[in-house]
Amino acid sequence: MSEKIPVKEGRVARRQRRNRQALIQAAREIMSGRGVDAATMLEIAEKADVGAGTVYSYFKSKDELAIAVLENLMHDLAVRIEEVTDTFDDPAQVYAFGIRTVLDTATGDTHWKQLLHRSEVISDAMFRMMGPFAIRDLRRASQAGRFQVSDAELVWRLTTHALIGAALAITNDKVPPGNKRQIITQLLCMTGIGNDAAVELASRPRPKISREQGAGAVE
Amino acid sequence: MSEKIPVKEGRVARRQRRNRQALIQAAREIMSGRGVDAATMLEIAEKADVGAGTVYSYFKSKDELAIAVLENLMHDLAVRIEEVTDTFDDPAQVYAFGIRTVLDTATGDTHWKQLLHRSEVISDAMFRMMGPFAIRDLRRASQAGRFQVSDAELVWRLTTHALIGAALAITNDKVPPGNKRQIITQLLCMTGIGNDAAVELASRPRPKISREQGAGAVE
DNA sequence: GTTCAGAAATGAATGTGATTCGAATATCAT
DNA sequence: ATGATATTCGAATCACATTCATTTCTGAAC
Repeated sequence: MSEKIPVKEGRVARRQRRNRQALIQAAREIMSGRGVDAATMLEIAEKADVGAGTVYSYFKSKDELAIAVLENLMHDLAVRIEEVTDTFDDPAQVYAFGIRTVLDTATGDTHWKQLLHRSEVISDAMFRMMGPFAIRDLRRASQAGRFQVSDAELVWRLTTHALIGAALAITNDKVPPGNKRQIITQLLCMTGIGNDAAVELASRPRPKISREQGAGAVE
Repeated sequence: MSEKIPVKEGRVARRQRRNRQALIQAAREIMSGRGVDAATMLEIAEKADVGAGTVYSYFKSKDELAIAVLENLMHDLAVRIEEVTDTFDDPAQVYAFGIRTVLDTATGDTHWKQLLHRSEVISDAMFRMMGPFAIRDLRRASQAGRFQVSDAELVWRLTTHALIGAALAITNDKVPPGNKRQIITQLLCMTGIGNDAAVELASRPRPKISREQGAGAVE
């Protein structure tokens, strides 16, 4: 009948929270610095100041740890975008700004470049962590009559993959960075806004977002 | 001054051709059966009937071998699509049929499912091996006034990533297979054809392509 | 047909690093 | 303070990808 409900957070819970954060932080630094493959679990454990085996009581595998790192990164970016866009009037512009900022960040930030090689994983993390914002924006813009999106989830899904693919192509010099505006225009076309409006939307001036802070908390 | 120009293909050249093909074939079967990671180089070497070290005189690494397998797969599919589409009248339909067939194949064929996890690699292989066809189709349809594509390469690049991402999502039950038509419609929107025309194009009946033959030659 | 230099193939040995697991330690209710 | 339980530790394991010293094959020259 009576469940144990800890009245207060004990040392164990506190240490576990600290360890999990420290591991994500350490992994984020090492993985984004030298790439996921080149980061060894031992190195990460040492940097987080835990034993090598302990990592595995927090994350089932290296892959799972990498996913946690990506989620962390995506969450940060979504929040930083959100800080800026809630002043925009045009809901279509909110979405357009979001995807353009992701593209700029992914191609401009050294930390991101290292991670693009796991594109299916990073796209999925983006879908999940930024989706709540992006899908909301797509719907809002549709309700305002700016977009015509019948399945916002699907459009966002396709967009994440195309976006990460484009970022990867730019990073590998397969596509010149000058094509970024064109890329955003094409992706905006998927919202049914029409080509001319997409061109206009993609060329509006953009404010800066705040600087990256390192690994923040992700609940 | 005088280069050695072998008048006739000697045993060495013949064996090398045979080994390369056998390796790709063996790798294709094992990798697409159990996934790239689960396939060991020793297993592949044995199946191809060469020594473990010999693989490395044909492919610098396991990754390079995997890429060769993907290229092989993509080339096959491109050719099989080509067989059917050269009877179509509407150039826009040729393109639409192509991307729909890729989506169906990638989600329907067990061999493909295993490979989707390397999506950045498979998208790139698709870009290179099917690009010559797809980009040509995009341009033809644009010249015929059906599409309005200013940068066919870019549209194809974005489409490959979105397509593979969508296939992966369907395979992992994140998107229901019934959404395939919607996916194709959205991707067609990137050609500037307009939403209504895209819907119509995506819903035309499609002929069957020929059956997969196993690993064919790729020059 | 024999010989020989170089090319190609071989597979046992190496090295790396993810993961496991039994021992050691810390926690906390009593 | 004590013992049952949960957590951490890190040395040992293990699975491969890759290397390289050795052997085998090839084909031109005689």
